[in-house]
Amino acid sequence: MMDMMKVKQRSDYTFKYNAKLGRHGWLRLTPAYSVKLVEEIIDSLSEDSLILDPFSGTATTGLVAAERGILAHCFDINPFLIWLGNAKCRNYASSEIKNLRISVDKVLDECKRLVNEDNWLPDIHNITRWWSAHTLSVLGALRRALVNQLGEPKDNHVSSLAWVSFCRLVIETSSAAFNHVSMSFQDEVTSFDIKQIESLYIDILEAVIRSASVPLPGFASVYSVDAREPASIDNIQYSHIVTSPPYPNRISYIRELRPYMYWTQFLDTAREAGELDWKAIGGTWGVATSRLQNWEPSGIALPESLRMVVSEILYTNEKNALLMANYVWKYFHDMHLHFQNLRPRLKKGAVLSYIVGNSSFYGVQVHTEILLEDSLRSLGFTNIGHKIVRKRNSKKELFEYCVYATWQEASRFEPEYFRSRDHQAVQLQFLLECNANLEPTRL
DNA sequence: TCGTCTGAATAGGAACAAAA
DNA sequence: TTTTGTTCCTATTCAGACGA
Repeated sequence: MMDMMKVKQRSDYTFKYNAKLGRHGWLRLTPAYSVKLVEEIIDSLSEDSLILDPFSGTATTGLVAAERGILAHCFDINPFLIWLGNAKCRNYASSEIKNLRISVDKVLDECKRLVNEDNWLPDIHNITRWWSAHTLSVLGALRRALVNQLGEPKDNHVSSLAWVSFCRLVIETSSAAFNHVSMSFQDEVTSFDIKQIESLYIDILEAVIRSASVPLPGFASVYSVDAREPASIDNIQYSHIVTSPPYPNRISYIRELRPYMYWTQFLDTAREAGELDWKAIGGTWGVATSRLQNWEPSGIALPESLRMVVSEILYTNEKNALLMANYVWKYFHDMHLHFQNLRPRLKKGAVLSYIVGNSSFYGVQVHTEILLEDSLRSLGFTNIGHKIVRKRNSKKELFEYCVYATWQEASRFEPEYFRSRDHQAVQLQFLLECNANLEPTRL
């Protein structure tokens, strides 16, 4: 057993390292995993590998594969991330980049004319906390000019570079402080005038164009697929899965993506944000939390170890114990469903690498790496194990792991498991005991 | 009153800097 | 060189606001 005390934090294994790496640094998404780690995994693969990343996010895996001349397919359910991922992984011809640069000059001319008009602004809650009224009028004009000259953001188009740059501009001119996880606001909102915004936008665009001009020898593409979805009969089979799924913690992807998504109109209302997060594994934003209260699992068989940890959380008797127990239960239920339906997409001998983090609720440790291994084992995977990647920058028991496994063939292995409805009985009993003001007894 | 939604307050380290 | 102080960085938690 590795001495956990000796495992260090590694900033080169976090998103921080990615910021300086060309296309990888275009937009920040805190939970993005390290380019370096993906490079280490992918560099050991042969060129005829076919990689799948079922949880694409900002398409780190796809882009590293494309940079290494390897073919990769990526899945995601978030339309903004699908668009962004495809923009990051596309090759751009120098002629179309030249034309785009000319179009952007026209955009900036038109922006000057539109700045005093009543332009559309996104319906972001408390928008003046994000941007001053003046900054908003310029951003609104720039957005409208971009739509007029280049059209709305769309897949596989050179104008994506102008829109990615606009997203960067939106964040850089905002008073949101992304220097800690929960994204707070500075006390004073800085106001930018049209000249400042113009020159900032050009600086960002030039940097984006520079990195987009570097050709990619490989090919990667992001598709709109739910990682839990069953594969269809004629689906492609992959030799490697390299991915980082959501972690079982209470962080929402939507939180940090909101400003980008509202401005690019991938999102129009707060309700939609909650709906989208409910679809995501581990979603917690808005309505997703409320739905979790009444969530009921499908009847799939789950590892016995999951019942243990869910029960432990439930029996802490904390105010939100039921919610947290359901949260953990649904997370691993969904990941199990993902592994189950992943199998037909795998070539014989396919190797899985999953970068995940553990978590804790009310002091109950949730050993993600062990729970996922149990799922994989019960589904007939072999060569299962994990290694520690780094110490995370929060509670002392939180680490990042690489869980690995191999798919040989369907085995007749019958694991010890529980059917979800058994747990419902446990939950029901717990509720009855709470209502009766009785001390719940441990099973 | 209850269901939703938002974002400030936190904890827990680690890295870095200054002082002894 | 060692100790002490400061700043920074997070894949969490929860109180308060709002509206039906």
